[in-house]
Amino acid sequence: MSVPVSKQELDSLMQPVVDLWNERKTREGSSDAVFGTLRDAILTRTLVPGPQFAEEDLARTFGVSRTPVREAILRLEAERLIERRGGRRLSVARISPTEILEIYDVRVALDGVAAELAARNATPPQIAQLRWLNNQMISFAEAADFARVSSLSLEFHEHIAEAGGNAFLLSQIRVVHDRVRRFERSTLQQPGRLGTASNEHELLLDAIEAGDVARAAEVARGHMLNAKKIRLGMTEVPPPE
Amino acid sequence: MSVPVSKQELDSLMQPVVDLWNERKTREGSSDAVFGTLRDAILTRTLVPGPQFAEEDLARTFGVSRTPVREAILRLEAERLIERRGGRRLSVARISPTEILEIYDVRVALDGVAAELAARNATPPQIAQLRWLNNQMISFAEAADFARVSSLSLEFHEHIAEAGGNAFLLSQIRVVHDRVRRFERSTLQQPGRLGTASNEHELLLDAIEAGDVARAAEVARGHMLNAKKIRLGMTEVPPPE
DNA sequence: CCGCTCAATACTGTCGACATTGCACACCGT
DNA sequence: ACGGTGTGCAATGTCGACAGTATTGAGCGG
Repeated sequence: MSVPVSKQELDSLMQPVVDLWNERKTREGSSDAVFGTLRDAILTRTLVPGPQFAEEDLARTFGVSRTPVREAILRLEAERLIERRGGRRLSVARISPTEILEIYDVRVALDGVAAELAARNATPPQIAQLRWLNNQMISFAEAADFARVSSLSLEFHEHIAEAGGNAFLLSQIRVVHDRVRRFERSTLQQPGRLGTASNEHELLLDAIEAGDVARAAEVARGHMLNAKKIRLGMTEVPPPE
Repeated sequence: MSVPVSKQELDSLMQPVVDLWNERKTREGSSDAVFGTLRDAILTRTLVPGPQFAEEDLARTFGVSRTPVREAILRLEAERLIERRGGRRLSVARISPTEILEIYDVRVALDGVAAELAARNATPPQIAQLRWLNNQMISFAEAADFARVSSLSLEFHEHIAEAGGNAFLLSQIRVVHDRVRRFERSTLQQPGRLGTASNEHELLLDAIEAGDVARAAEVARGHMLNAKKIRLGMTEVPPPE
């Protein structure tokens, strides 16, 4: 499972990635296109942590030389989306169950201030858009489209940070979200969680709209702590090594 | 001031960087050595945001081909330590006064949870080490060695995160600190600030030692908010564009 | 049958070269 | 004298090649 795979196996694993690639390579330079393709593939879990590969494999897959592939990998390594095992073999970075839980604490902190700032600075149109986003989430939830629900949920929180007006905070939240994308989705599928989540979102928006800084922070933190609790109760193991 | 510089000017600007380079190039590969050298140079403000340069300039400076330089730059761009202006010219990334203030809000959040976790999980030896670090800080302060004081202060906060036991949180704090290194130092030089800061550190350690989660969080947040206030009162502008 | 050594192999890190792209400056027309 | 246009140059993005080095597997010895 965690051993190197044959060339044929690798090719079939890469097929969906090649599809993403074909849409990109026309408009972007090779290096950026490879980077973007792999990044998307990893974040959408088209590419998972199991298989190991070499630079040359990717170069052949994409039909480019090793140079742009190397550059893409370097950037992905910097984002901790790809890692080297044993110094030489490349693989999609693994996320440990421990790290998943750890991330929630960071989100508690970050979303907490984001909510505070939003309560201070959000404008009515921004709040309206946030309500709209939350409703969208509910709609997709009814359609059982959890991928989109999860994505909208992250977007919701990013918009709160944006309404707070702190660009650096927003960028940090984005970084964290890009790790979250790789495992969340399952949390929201827990029975009842989604209803609770959108209620909590409503409460948060009310607090923000009222300009109640303390309550906004409290609700935001509580919201994320609840998500963590759900996750704690789940036995699901993350994608294999 | 913000225009490209001549080759001679650039050479003299790079001289201290070359010194850093000579210590590294023996033990590391070219790419890593260039990366590390530039990174150190930027974080220690040996290299500042003003001058603009091209890949080839750096390659000539270090006596390597453009390939390792490109790779180093790519990684530095990912860390937002280097930026491209007008798409083509490279330069050390600038930090805006706005961003400096924004960063404090993120630190309030991050150090807040870090303190909470430390209050829960810190072991006596860890607390002892924290006290030692704080005393070191005071010593260097008396010697007016503000560079070291600033560095120790960051280390102090990183150790608190470490004592909290959340590795992901620690890594995020480190990322933020690597931005802070580029401007802090001046805050602690404000008259009286240092005394207050070390007192606040003591209070924080007391709360952690007592396992008082709420108070630890409160003190930590207050500590960082005070630092922000000092910064707000300062008129100093960051290094020129 | 297992472990060790050594050789063949596969992969990486670095280089110089080339095509392409964007920029600056001079030239031309008004 | 000024704006637009075109040409030349400089810098980037990409490539294939090569040398150095870890890895794998075969053959040998215990």
